[in-house]
Amino acid sequence: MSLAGAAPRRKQSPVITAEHDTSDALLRARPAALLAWYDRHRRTLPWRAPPGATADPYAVWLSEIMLQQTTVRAVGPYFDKFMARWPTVTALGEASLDDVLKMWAGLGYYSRARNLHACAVAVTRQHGGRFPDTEEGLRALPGVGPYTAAAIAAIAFSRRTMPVDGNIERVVSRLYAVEDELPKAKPRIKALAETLLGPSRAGDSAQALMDLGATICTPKKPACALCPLMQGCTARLRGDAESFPRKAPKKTGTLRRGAAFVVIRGDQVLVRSRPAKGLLGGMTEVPNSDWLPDQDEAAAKAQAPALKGVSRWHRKAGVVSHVFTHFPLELAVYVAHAAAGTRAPTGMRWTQISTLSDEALPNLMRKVIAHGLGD
DNA sequence: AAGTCGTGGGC
DNA sequence: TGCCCAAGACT
Repeated sequence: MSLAGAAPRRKQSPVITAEHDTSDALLRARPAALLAWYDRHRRTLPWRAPPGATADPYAVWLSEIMLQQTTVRAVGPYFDKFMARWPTVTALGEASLDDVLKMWAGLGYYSRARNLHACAVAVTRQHGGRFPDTEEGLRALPGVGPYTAAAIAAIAFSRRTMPVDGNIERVVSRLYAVEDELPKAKPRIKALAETLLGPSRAGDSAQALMDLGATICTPKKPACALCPLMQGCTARLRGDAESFPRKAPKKTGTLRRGAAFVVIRGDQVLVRSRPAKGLLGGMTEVPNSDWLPDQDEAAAKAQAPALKGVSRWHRKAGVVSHVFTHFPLELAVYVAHAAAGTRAPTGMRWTQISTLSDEALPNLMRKVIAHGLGD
């Protein structure tokens, strides 16, 4: 690792030291330095083509959608499952939305799955099974925003554009000590990030910055000594790299409470589907009450489904706690047993407990059912 | 334009 | 433990 700290201090401008060299020469050298680092330290990931090879646009798109606000670790098995079952965008475009939701269950942000399916349908039916190869064309697809469009254009189609994700925001905001808070600083960070593009290999430049952000320029305790861009990194020189990017403190949502009802009929449990849009849109759930701040247990329990031929409700000890992005939730769980032949109320259905793993069950509902079935 | 939208892991 | 964070998009 060449740290390049041996360059002599400049005598003409005492403020600018070799370690804080922001000369034109250094700035021009950054894209190549970044790519050189990438060639040695790039992560091997399932959706990445081997060095020098062209990436499959479908794999790039699928991975980019899954990786939105989601860790590489969490995405790995889902990406493999999707690629095995639907190897092409056309195959995915011919699948049912329900099958896609089932496969996505557990990964979170379910609007992504709905948009994923809509996008595959659009590419299949309106684009002849081929992804648009321009940023503008990609941006028009469902679920493809400014970041994802730029990422696919650069990585899969070698377009000279720089996607800006959370990693790149962090790296660039430190490099230039951008004081403006996010999201106000986004346009400036985008412009600064583009200065790291060289004449070619835009996709590798972007992935290099992402890998850098994920492994070196981390949110906490960045390993600046190992960074190929350490020279002239303003935040590092100031010694407060960790304080970037600046962002307004986020408020935590208020706790909401409710009740969930696990009705067991032999080896089956009563479920229904949530409305297509909104929280957990289109996913499967057991009947449950409203989720409201300061809702007392009696009010929640009063929302139990009306069923004939069902035992009394038994409240399981404790609660199921879950944390959504914008509020925490506590659900009391009630269990009842239904006689064989008991009809499911309108809009509900019985499903085999043994095949729940195949349902489009969000993890919250997996926790609820496990709590209800447990001792 | 600020709020909505999951989940798991790290410290 | 509680809080922050992760390859953002949509409204």
